Amino acid sequence: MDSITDAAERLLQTTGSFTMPKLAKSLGVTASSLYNHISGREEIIELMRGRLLAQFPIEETTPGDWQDLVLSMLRLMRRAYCSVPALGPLLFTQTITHPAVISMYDRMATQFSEAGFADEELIPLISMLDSFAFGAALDHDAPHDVWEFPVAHDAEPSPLQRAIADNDPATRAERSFEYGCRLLIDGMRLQRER
Amino acid sequence: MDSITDAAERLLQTTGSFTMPKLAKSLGVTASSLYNHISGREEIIELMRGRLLAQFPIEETTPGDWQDLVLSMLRLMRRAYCSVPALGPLLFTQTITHPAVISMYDRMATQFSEAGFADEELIPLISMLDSFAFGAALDHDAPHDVWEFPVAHDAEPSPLQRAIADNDPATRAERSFEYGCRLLIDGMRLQRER
DNA sequence: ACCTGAACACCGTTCAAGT
DNA sequence: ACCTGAACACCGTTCAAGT
Repeated sequence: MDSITDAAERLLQTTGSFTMPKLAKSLGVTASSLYNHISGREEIIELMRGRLLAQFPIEETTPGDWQDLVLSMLRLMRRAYCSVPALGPLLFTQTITHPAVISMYDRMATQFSEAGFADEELIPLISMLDSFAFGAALDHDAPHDVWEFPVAHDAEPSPLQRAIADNDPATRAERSFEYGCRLLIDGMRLQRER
Repeated sequence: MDSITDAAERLLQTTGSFTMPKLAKSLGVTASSLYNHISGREEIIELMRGRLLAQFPIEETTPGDWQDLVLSMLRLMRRAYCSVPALGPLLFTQTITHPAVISMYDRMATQFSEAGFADEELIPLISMLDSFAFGAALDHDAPHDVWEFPVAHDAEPSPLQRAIADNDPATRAERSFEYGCRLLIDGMRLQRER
């Protein structure tokens, strides 16, 4: 059913997780009745992923602008990895055979090559971008408080403690990811100019 | 207790997961009896984290050289995450409370701050480095053939296909990681100069 | 066709009771 | 001091029974 996927997405967005009983309750129904419409929890996750990827087609980049391509690819990959947290590690440690995904990587490589990156850089470059997108995806599921300092009310706060105090936990992962994207693209630009 | 951490690590290495009942059973004891020695599941994970990082002492870095610190930190974090593959996702999704680990992050923040990075950049910066190190660690366990092209012997090979043909699978992850480190540090240098 | 309620096999954790 | 066994509040999933 489509409304189940809706409810699951809503639940994930509000509470950060979803369980079958809670999902059923939000639909005014019993957990067991969900199984009349879907095969199980995993199918719901798959449905959400499908919806997510359909939402973000990869065609939206400026032709010839490799920096634009990197940014949208990183965002796309992160979203994909985010959508199925438990499946992420599996995707990441399995040979990619899906033609559409292959052609996505191929397109990146081609554009990098045309932009002037050396052939022997292509694989390190793409692997590296992939690693970052994947790490950032898991970072998205990190707890709000990444660091918890031992209580010590005598000493003055360290730079990290001050930064934590000023930090908005709700947007930390997102900002860190975007910051990282910019840094990587800057680094790539520098590298391209030898 | 120390033997609990041992058993948990052993369980993770063999089965890829650990639960309190199974952990207890592997020690010939009941799940509830574990709570005489540790406060709960999270503490066991924290103990494993501490042990993991103690195993990989921080390299001697040149004092004041933030670029040197970034490089050795990235290498340290990656090796730590690599050492027990199944542990990575657990560590990454739990609040860090271990004092030694906290102080490691604190040291990075302090040095970045002294190097001239803005306070509001510290958390994105550190999160981003962490994401990359973690992603690179999981990339290390990726299959030798990351991409598998559909067979098509008529068309000429794409840049990615040529790059794959010239690629040494045994060192791909390592080279990609080092390449990424350089790119990130370059990006950081550019960012520091506004 | 769709829902319910009970049941099953799991979790992590608590606590009174034993030794 | 340490362990046990029962209990609690959760999971995801199955299935006979109802409408």
